[in-house]
Amino acid sequence: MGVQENNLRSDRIRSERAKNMQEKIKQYIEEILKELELPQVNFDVELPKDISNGDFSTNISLVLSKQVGKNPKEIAEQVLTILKTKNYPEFSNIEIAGPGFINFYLSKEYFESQIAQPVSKIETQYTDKEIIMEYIDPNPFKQFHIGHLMAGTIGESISRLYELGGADVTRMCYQGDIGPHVAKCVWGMIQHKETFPQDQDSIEDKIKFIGDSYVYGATQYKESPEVEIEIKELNKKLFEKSDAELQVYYEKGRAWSLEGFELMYKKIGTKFDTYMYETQTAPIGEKLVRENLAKGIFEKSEESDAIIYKGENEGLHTRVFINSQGLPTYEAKDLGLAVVKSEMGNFVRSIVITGAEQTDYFKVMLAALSKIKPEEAQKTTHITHGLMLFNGKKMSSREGALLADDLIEETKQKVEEKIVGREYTEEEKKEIIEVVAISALKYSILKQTPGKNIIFDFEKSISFEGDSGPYIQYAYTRAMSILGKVGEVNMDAKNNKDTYTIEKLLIRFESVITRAINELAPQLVANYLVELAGEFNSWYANERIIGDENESYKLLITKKVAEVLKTGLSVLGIKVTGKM
RNA sequence: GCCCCCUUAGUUCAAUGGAUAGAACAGCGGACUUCUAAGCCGUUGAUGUAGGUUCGAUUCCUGCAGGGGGCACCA
Repeated sequence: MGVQENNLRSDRIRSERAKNMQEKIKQYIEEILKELELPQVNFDVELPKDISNGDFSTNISLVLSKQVGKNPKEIAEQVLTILKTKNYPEFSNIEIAGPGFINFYLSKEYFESQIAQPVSKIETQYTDKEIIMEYIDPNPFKQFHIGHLMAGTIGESISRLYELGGADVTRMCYQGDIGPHVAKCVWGMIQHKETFPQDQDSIEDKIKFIGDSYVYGATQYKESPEVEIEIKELNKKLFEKSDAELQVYYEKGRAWSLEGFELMYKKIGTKFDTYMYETQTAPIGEKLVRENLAKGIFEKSEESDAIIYKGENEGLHTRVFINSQGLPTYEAKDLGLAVVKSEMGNFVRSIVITGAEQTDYFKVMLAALSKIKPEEAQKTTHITHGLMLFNGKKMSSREGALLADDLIEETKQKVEEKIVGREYTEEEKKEIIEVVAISALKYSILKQTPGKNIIFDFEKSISFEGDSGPYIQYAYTRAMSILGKVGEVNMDAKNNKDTYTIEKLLIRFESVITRAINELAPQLVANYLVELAGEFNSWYANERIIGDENESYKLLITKKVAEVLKTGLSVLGIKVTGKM
């Protein structure tokens, strides 16, 4: 019998979830407009930024005021009078505030029922839909730098957002294992023959060798015209696989690079479902471009034998798709990739994350794609991570950009210094350092709007206090510590005090997630979590939980806080730890 | 030269066209014999500039200034 009652109750509650509450309020208002014979207009029911302005708020009277020619407060009074006569049970209060907003305050019973609900998957427009995410895209033969770390962090987070929203996400890593950058590195490897690593050497040594070879090759390519010619020839040979000795260097370098990348993915907590290489997409893309040359989508360059796409007609610029040597460029390969993706599944959205410097390039590629495969272009969204600036300037891997590994190690060291003297076992210590360091790094990337540059300064960017990943982890740890001191939490506990502010924040989790998915905006989750953690820390400092007369309800809140923080952090790709 | 992005407190970042522009760090001042001080409380301090649209602009539009990125065979 109890079970049945619970089912009934949870059904009723589910239909009253926050997003539906917004629609419900909208309906109520629309009905009242009819009763008052006021015109139907577009108005919003929103979650006020400032929680003291109610749980929901509508701007109906402000929107209506000019049309009707009345003071907004007067209209609000009219609407409010009728609202009050209806005696809706879900609100404890409805009032007019500010310039004429009507603010709705939910009842204590509503909060009680919501707080007792477990955090679970969230119904969204992407539930049961397939989505493909492409991110990081590191090039074998080049080093894994901070830009890759940013792409990985954002890509993993958006993937997890979609997954929480019920989607089936395919994570793809697309790697440039052919092209001039490879030739530069292989050329460098040959110059450094004498220090060539042996098979039994460590992967770290091998990666370092590759990195050094690339930097050397790229520098020489830029500085010496003779080297430039050599490397271009080498590139063609690699593409045609016409030189057996070169292939040996190539295969070793490629394998070492990829092995190194796998270690890195593990460190930063991402894992790909599928890998694609430029050697695979190149022939497909090349064919596509040549086929569409006849149709007039592409054209022959007037200056060389290259095949180009003229973007000027669409306000873009010209890009070379097949170079004068007859080899497909990145542009053609990306077209090939789009075709490959479309054949991999029934994706409703395809998202690609790259550095912001590729914004204009991507527009041209998508313009070409929209003429060849309009439906694929339509589904594709390009999002960028900003550039990581050092001293206000972009740094390329040629000039030796900061490597992701160095940054991670430096951050770990910082954490270790911070916990000196605390009593942890070696195992705990290791886990805490790892989890806290990655959290600090990821949070500093995710709290910002993606696409904006990050001015990188270790002291300023990576924080362990205040608006930081560890701050949120710490709040979780405290909550868990309390829960660990008591037995079962009574899920039917009732609140014998006024509704707490933290409850108002807690019930917003779903709408934050929904909005973050729709706007591809993990920073909304980050901002929400730090606010929730802050509210919890404050509540914790000012209220006794265990031993309080309202203990059982406070424990229920604490449990919910822990769940929301854990789920929210997992969306950011941040782990929690029991102790810190 | 052309195109795109950015400009919010001393600093690093927030703010679905909405209410008193919100945090953090730094600064200044506190509390604490109590569930983890990576914590809590108080306080100083900001929308580059000139216009426009709007009941309402940090948000949209235009000009200007400053910064960043891109612009043919790199990715």
